Amino acid sequence: MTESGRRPRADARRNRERLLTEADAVFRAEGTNASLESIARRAGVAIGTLYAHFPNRRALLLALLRQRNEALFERGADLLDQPGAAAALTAWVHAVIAHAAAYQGLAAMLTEGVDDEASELHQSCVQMTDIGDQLIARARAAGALRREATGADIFALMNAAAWIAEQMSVDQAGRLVALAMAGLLAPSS
Amino acid sequence: MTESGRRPRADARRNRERLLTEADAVFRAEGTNASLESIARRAGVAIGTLYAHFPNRRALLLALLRQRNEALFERGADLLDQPGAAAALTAWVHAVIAHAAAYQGLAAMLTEGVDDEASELHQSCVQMTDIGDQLIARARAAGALRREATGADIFALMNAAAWIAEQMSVDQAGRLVALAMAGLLAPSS
DNA sequence: ACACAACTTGAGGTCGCCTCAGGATAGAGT
DNA sequence: ACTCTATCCTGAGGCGACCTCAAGTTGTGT
Repeated sequence: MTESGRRPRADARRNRERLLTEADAVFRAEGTNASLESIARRAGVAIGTLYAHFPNRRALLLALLRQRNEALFERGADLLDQPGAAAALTAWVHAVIAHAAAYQGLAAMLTEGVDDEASELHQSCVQMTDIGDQLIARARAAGALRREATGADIFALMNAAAWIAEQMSVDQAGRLVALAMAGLLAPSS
Repeated sequence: MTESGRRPRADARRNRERLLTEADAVFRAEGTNASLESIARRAGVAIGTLYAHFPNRRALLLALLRQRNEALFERGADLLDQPGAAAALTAWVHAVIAHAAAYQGLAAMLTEGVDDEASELHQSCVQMTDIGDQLIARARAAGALRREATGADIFALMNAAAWIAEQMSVDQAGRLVALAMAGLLAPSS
């Protein structure tokens, strides 16, 4: 681990990569509660090595999410520049849902550690809420909103939809989102 | 155990009661993933006895829910007889959410075994969907619906809201429901 | 080639799940 | 009151997962 200062040793970097690769595969296949020991085994590494790189399951998950999150936030920034305030808002919701449906149990895992203000995860959520707020403000300015709503509402909707997608079906999640967005967006425009 | 035929032995009935009482307390305090061994311990009973009465965690949970479910279905029947189709639908959604928010993790546990067509749990879900269907049909007949929706949609909304209530807050869940119901119900009436 | 920091290893402690052979006893029958 | 047996309870023990850490191995700068 070491961290700041020198470059990590080559074997350490390789192991880290390998662990992330296998973790992604296993989490996709079995959900976020999959056995960490099986991940280590598949990566051809002892369990202690996994823990040396990632102190806990959340840390492993977080490392997997970091890149994806960056891509997501870029998407959010793009949407803020696009015309069509209502469409942009809808697109944002769908983008986040797709993001959160990667692994079975991700939604639960994510919302668990959000209270910890210091965590990187918390930052991500704040950022998502912010983007939601901005998109809403823009939609409101365009007269496209039927009722009051906040970024937190949008964030909740996205979480709920991701959860439904996991538990029931993606189709059912889509219907839920359609229902909620119908409640939010004005009929015209 | 045993089942049909004779009456269970008095000590068996006492243990069963005690187990249910403690299970309720522990599940409320720690969520549905609490240790079954701790429940047995608190009930003053060996772990084997717990498993003799309830073959698995789900069975224990189900026994806890049975009474509550009956009350819920009665409520649904009542609502079908009441005037105010739209209000009845909304009341139903809120009743189910309160029901599903009893223990942390209940929503997840419930939606896990729904596919098993033979399970009592599946029956409950079918029943809930049915009630939703009927309430919707009535609301549609009253011209109170803005868009198409099914009992399954209502069921999904309730699940999602229960989930949000667990993960975020009851208040946030309420806002989600309001959003979705606004999309479903017509402005007037 | 050497030395040392960086990294890896895997046995082992802890805990929860679940089973099942054997022991205990409630309560019916006499 | 006393059997006797179906019913019920017990808890050790196997399993798998989590996580730690003392000891061993290896990459890398000099």
